[in-house]
This record gives sequence, C-alpha cells and structure tokens, in this order.
Amino acid sequence: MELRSSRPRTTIVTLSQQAGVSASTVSRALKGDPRISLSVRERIARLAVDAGYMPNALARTLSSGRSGLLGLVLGPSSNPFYAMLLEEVVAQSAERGLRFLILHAGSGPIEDRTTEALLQYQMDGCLITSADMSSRAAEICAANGVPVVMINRVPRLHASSVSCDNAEGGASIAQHLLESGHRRAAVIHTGGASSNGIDRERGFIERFVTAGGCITSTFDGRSVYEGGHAAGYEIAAMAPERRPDCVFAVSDVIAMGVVDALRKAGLTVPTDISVAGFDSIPEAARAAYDITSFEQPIVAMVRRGLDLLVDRIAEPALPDEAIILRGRLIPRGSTRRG
Amino acid sequence: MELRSSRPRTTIVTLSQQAGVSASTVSRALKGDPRISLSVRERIARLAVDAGYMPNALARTLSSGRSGLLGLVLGPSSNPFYAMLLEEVVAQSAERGLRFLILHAGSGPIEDRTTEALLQYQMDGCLITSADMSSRAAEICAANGVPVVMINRVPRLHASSVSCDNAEGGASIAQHLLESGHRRAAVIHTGGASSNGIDRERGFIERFVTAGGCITSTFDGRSVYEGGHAAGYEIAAMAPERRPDCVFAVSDVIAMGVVDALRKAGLTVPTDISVAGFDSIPEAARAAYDITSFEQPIVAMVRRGLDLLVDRIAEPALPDEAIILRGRLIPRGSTRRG
DNA sequence: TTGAAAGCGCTACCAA
DNA sequence: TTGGTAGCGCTTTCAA
Repeated sequence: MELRSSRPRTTIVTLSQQAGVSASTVSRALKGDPRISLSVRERIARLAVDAGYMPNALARTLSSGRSGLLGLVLGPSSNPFYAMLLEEVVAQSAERGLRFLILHAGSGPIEDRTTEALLQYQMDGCLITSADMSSRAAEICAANGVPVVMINRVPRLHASSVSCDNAEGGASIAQHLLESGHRRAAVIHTGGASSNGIDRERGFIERFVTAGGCITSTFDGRSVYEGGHAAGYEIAAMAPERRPDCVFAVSDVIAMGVVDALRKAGLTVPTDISVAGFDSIPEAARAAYDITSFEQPIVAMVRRGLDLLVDRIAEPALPDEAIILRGRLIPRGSTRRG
Repeated sequence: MELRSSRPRTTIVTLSQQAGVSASTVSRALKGDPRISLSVRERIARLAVDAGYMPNALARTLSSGRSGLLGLVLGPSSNPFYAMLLEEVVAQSAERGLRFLILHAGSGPIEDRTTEALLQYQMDGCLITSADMSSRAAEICAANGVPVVMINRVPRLHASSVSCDNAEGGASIAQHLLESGHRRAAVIHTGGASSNGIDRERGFIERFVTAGGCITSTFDGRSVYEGGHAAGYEIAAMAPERRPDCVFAVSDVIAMGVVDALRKAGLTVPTDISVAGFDSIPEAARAAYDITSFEQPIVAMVRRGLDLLVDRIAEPALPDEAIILRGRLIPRGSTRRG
C-alpha cells in the first residue's frame, strides 16, 4: 500500500493537526478565503511552507471535477514549424498554469487506445496542432464532452480552431511572384487532405491564374523535404522552354527540398527559377536557403488557441469558434525581383 | 459541483448496479482477476463496453498510490535531435502504456514553480532529455522521492542516465580525420557545462593530439546554428596558412552553420576544409550538407531510458545506474578522404 | 470565523 | 468466488 519509500507526504490533515484547526480551515486558508481570519491564514501559510506542503492535484480533481490537465496532439516535429509550436505552447501554458499531457507526437495516426487512455485522466480540454490525422481523436473528445481546439488546422467537426489565412497567404505569394514578372508556376502540394495545404494551394492558383499566369504542373510534396526534393528534380529535368519560372511549395520544408534539388541539378535560384514556401521557419530563412515565405503568427495563434480552450473549459456551452489570423509575406532571396 | 454539462459519466458504481454485483467485483473483474468467475468477468466486460465505461485514472491514483504519469523535460526542439527524441519517447511510451506530462520544452531553465506544480500531479517518475539546465528540477524530484532518468546527459546527482559514448564518438571523428590526412583541427564546443559537449570535445582533442595532430583554435558554438555560423566566418577569415584543415563541431546543428559560413566565404567543403559534426540528424545528412557525423542510437537510448525509469518506479531502492551505449561513425562527403 | 461530514471514483483489506 | 468497508487527499455544503 505504502509505495513511496520516503516519509509520507505532508497532507492537509497533517497541517490541520499541527495548526490545531480543521482540514476545511486549512483548505480555505491556503486559497486565501477571506472568511478565515488573517492571523490563522498566515500561520497556516507559514506551516505549509515549513513542511514543504504540496497539495495533491489529483485528489483535488476528484472533488472539484477539474483536473487542470490538457491533452496535446503535436504534428511531426521533424517539421520545425511544429517544434516551434510546441515550445510556444509550453511557454505560454507555463505562464497560465496549464499542464499538458502528451497525447501524440508525430505524423502517424493516433490510436483510439491512446486517446481513450488519456481521457481516463479527465483532461479538461485538448489542443491539436497537427495538419492531419487527428479527426478521430477530436471525435472521441467531442463525444466525451471534452472541448477541442485546433491550431493550424480547420476542423471538420466539433471543435474550435485558430489558423492563419492560408488562402490569402497563397494569394500573397502569387501576387508577389506575378509582380516580379513570373508567369509560369509549378505548385507542390501535400497530397493529403490537410485543409491548410489545400487552402494555400487554392489561394495561390486562383490569384495566379486570374492575373494571367498559368500553372504548368503540380506535384505531391508529401509535406516533407524529400517530397520537395523529388519534385525539384522533376522540374529541373524539364526542357527549359517547358519549365516553370517559379515554384510555390505549400510549406518551407518542402521548399527547402526543392531548392536543394534544383541546385544539385545545376540550376540557380532565383536566376533560373524562383522558389517560395510557407511558414517562414528559421531554417528556411537562413542565408543558405533564404526562401521567400509567408509567416504564420505563431505566438498569437497559440495565445488565441489557449484562450479558446480556457473559455470553453469554463463555459462548455460556448459555440465552436474559428479564428483566422493574418499572416505576413516575407520576400527573400529565393524569388527574383522585378 | 457538476461541471461537465453532458450526462454523468459511467462509473464503477453504475456498472455494479447494472450487473447486480458489488463495486469491488467490478473492479476485479475489469482487471481480469482470476478469482472472479469467468462468466461474471465476461458479463461485466460486455456491460462496460456497452456503457462506454472509462475508469477514472485519477481516482485510481488516489487509492493505489500510482498515477501512471511521468514528467518529461525536453531540450530545445529547434535542435532536430530533441525533436527526434520526443517522437521516439512518445512512440515507445504509447506501446508501454506510459503517459507523459510536459514539464518543460526549450532551452531556458525550468522554473521551480513548474517543477513543483508538476509534482502535485504525483508523477511516478521523470525523464529528462536535455543537455543542460535541468539540475534543479532533478534535485526537486530527488528530494521528493521521484525517480529521475536522464537521456543524453550524465547527471551530477541522484539520477540514472543513458547516453552514448560521447568521448569515444569524439575520438572516432578524430581518428577518421587523422586517417584521411588532416592534421590541424578547429573545435567548436557548446560553451555551456553540458557533459555531452565536454566529453565529445575532450575525446576528440585527446585522440587528435595524441596521434600527432594539433588543435589550432576553439570556438563557442552555443549549441546553435548561428554559433557555428559565426565560428565558420572566423575560420574562413584566417590566413590560409594559419587556417585549420578540418573542423569538429560537437553537434550537427553547429556543423551546419559552419558549412554555410565557410561556403559563403568562398571556401569549398571538403576540398578546402573538412567539417564533421555529431548526432547525425537527417537535416545534416541531406545532400546539401552531407556532414560526416557520429550517430547516437536514439531508439535504443530511449528504450533503455524507459527501462530504467520503469524499474525504479517498481523498485525505488534500486541504485542509480549510468548506461552508455555505443554510437556509430558515419563518414559522409563533408570530410575529405585519404 | 470555524468545524463536521459527505462524497469524488477507485482499490484493497478483511470477512463470508 | 464475492461483498462490505475503509480509506486515498481534497473540496464543499451545511451547521454552529
């Protein structure tokens, strides 16, 4: 029964005995209830510090119904964008006193088993930052009345979301390329059903074509460097007169693959061909790549995402909400100017 | 009191009423206790499934003393090595049914507040995968009898650890460079107190110098790309006759910065100068960099780390243990041959 | 201003 | 093979 070998932890009862008051008084005193006289409050606070008292969050959950625990589903952190998202989420949740349980990290699907296991921990809510593969988890959460918020993904059902204006982002890139004289574009999409990728592609194509450009070809970049690399090779292999004069990849990791492949095939970026990406991750911004991109406002996205979640935990009846934040075009050296 | 708006969750009591048995019987039946007759066990199992019953892990904790929760401290995931470690930890812990609470992610120090808050969740153990900045957290865990295991870091106190043979890794790199005719090396370390970085540097220098090479200079790479980049520039700016013929960076991210800086300064890698890193992250292995490196056996490291942790949770009296795994030199194109 | 008591959902001990 | 009972540590009425 007594599993922890060290001395039994100080509990609220220990304290109440030491203080010569009841447990309820200690409970109230510790959370600063003004009904408890100041002197008693102070005395108990002192005792608690001396004893190194630490309330048992799990026991509290049982009686209060709130665990203070949130679930986190993270996309493949091999994409630095998700790694950034992770750090931002952790940093901001530390400030707010929110705790995250890791539900999943990576590109694979989330097993029902995992989701259910986590539900057993009475998560108050769930944050999903993943472009794909998380519908089922969201479903399970929704079915159990656990609020779900998605960052960087527009949900198909039962969830609120925060994303940047992907279509507008794609359009900005198109605009930028058009204005600098490009007319023939290749697009590298993700292949998957990610709403992000689709919106970016759609926004790009619409604007580019409307303004008189043409799309010469599209490729499946599978959201990874290697996918972009393969597409880049194919593009480089095209006859010069049939080759596009610019490439739009729906994410920076893909764009990095494209750039490397084009260079290896002997083409110069942007002289021979321009390349643009999306996300504006630091890796793609470095001088070696210097890729024109569309920056997602990560800090604000995370802030609003946590807002949505906290609000819905406090008031479960709130309707789903979809927040779209404006991103920012960042022209860099990978796209030829005027 | 009733916070969740939806129907009250099915509990063990609900089930026991439906089944017409006691709660204890349900509890035992559900965990397959052979003392309960098979027929009853099956009937209850069916009922549980029908009702969508999900045990409350928190309540279980309260009575059993085990939360099934582990704490995770993650290094800066801007370094892909940590991102890989994260995914591997999550994947393997899913298989083992372990749950992780995020204690920290990033390069900053962990605030005591955070550690303490997490302790309130009665974590059974804590996994630290970070080269630095986590001593205090480990202390607090140790003081509360929570087993700590560190991956990729050798602890100074109260913790078990798994790491690869960093000194041997540095030595292998040195050996490789020596055998291919290099004699003048620059070393880029992390500057910090990370035992990893220090061991790698020490192992490298010892072997290199012993075999007749010389260390021309050392730089502080601060564990980041930019640090390597700055060092690379300084190296490129040296007079050719004073310049080293090879560079050893204690991590691949640093090495990538070095390569980019050298190239930008007009030098060719490896013709003019060779560069080697450590970790063998995919980003540095790509054709654009193709950096010779020393691979850490991540899968095995995580496996053994979880082993250590699980063992110590079951048996807290086990002594601390330090496991060192062998890594593997991977020669690539960034170092000149013979 | 404080205390007593009930109960959150589950486990584990002791009986039967 | 099963049931009853007593907690685990905390919160929260209801009384005093």
